[in-house]
Amino acid sequence: MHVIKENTRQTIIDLSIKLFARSGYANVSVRDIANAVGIKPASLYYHFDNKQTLYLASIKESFSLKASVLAEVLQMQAPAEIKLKHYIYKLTELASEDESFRRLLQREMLDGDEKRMQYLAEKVFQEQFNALGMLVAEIDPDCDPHMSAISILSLVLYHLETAPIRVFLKGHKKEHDQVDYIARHVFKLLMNGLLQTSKDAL
Amino acid sequence: MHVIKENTRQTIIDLSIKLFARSGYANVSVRDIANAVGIKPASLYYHFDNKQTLYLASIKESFSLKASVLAEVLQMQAPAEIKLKHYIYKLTELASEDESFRRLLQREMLDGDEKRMQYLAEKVFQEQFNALGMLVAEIDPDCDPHMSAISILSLVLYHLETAPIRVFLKGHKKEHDQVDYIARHVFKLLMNGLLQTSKDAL
DNA sequence: GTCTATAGCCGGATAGAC
DNA sequence: GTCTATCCGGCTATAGAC
Repeated sequence: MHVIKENTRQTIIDLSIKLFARSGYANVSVRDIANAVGIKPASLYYHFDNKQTLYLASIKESFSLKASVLAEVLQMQAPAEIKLKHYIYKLTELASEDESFRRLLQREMLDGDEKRMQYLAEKVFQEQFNALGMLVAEIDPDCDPHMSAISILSLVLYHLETAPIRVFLKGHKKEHDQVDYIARHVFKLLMNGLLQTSKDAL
Repeated sequence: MHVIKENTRQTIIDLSIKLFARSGYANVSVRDIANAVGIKPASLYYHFDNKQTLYLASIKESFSLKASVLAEVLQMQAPAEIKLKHYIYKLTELASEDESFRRLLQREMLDGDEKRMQYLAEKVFQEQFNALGMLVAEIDPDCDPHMSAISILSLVLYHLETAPIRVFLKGHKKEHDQVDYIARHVFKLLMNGLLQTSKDAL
């Protein structure tokens, strides 16, 4: 096996994801990353041209993995409502267990330049987003698929994003941060609205 | 009138809000702010002890204004569904017209420390959040008010937060960024879920 | 591939004159 | 209140030895 030293590159990326997610691009120095990896800053420049390049490699790595998992769920053969339920659950699970992914995404929404946004939209999220839009259109043919798809993402992701402040807001319970509870709430809301009438649909 | 020079302080805060919102704490230097105001960096230290203090003054100013306007809407005398509709519209309007407020809030969710989160929760958002929870409980007595309140906020705010990437995603239309369209979509979703049946409940 | 050493810049903050 | 001048620390990035 000749793969003993070339995975330094992967180690750098993995730790960069963690650090950039935690503190943001400007608050992570090349020194910080080098320290985490256990090498000197100068050595890092052997693997990456500069800090920007390393950052780009990090977000691509982090986002691509999630996007492909979610796109898979949407290719499943099943009735639309069941597929939606699965998608919501999987999205909640992925976003919940990978805080770095979530935070990098939040940071990109804030500070990503237009070129990067376009890249992410077209090369990373497009496929999944289209499939999600088609799924909701199957459930309600008259809806606006773009708006509805965003609504689904918002319900799941915003719950997780607001966790740091929610713990101080009235009515907070431990369950509010659990995957099952969030996914169930979102699915129910999407099916029935606030009116908690009818079917508990599995 | 003796208020000619002491509003330098207010000018500093106003421009800081704009700059911190645009670029984030770490990416705005004291020099940048001083330049914007039209004074030298050293003069800024006459008005504020340090950069942190100035930042805190900025977010308090930005957040308090919005919170009080929204709390007002919730004190209105009207049927629950009408109040909810008004709240959603007002929230969408405020968040839409004040990008700085929105971005500062996003940044705080990412990088606010626990002490600041607690302060914001208790001193700035609590009142409004409680009232919103009580309102949804009026509409559905069996719901979880905390979760439902967050869901409402998420539907409105996430639409706006994702604007930079949505423009590159399939199905995007100009209307998707207009206050009326967003508020209407959110209200309908909350009332009926994805199923676009019954009442258009103006 | 990783090191030491260092260049060169930009940041927050202070001292003291006006 | 605002200025000029300056300190000093941290930052990205490079040069060149091993």
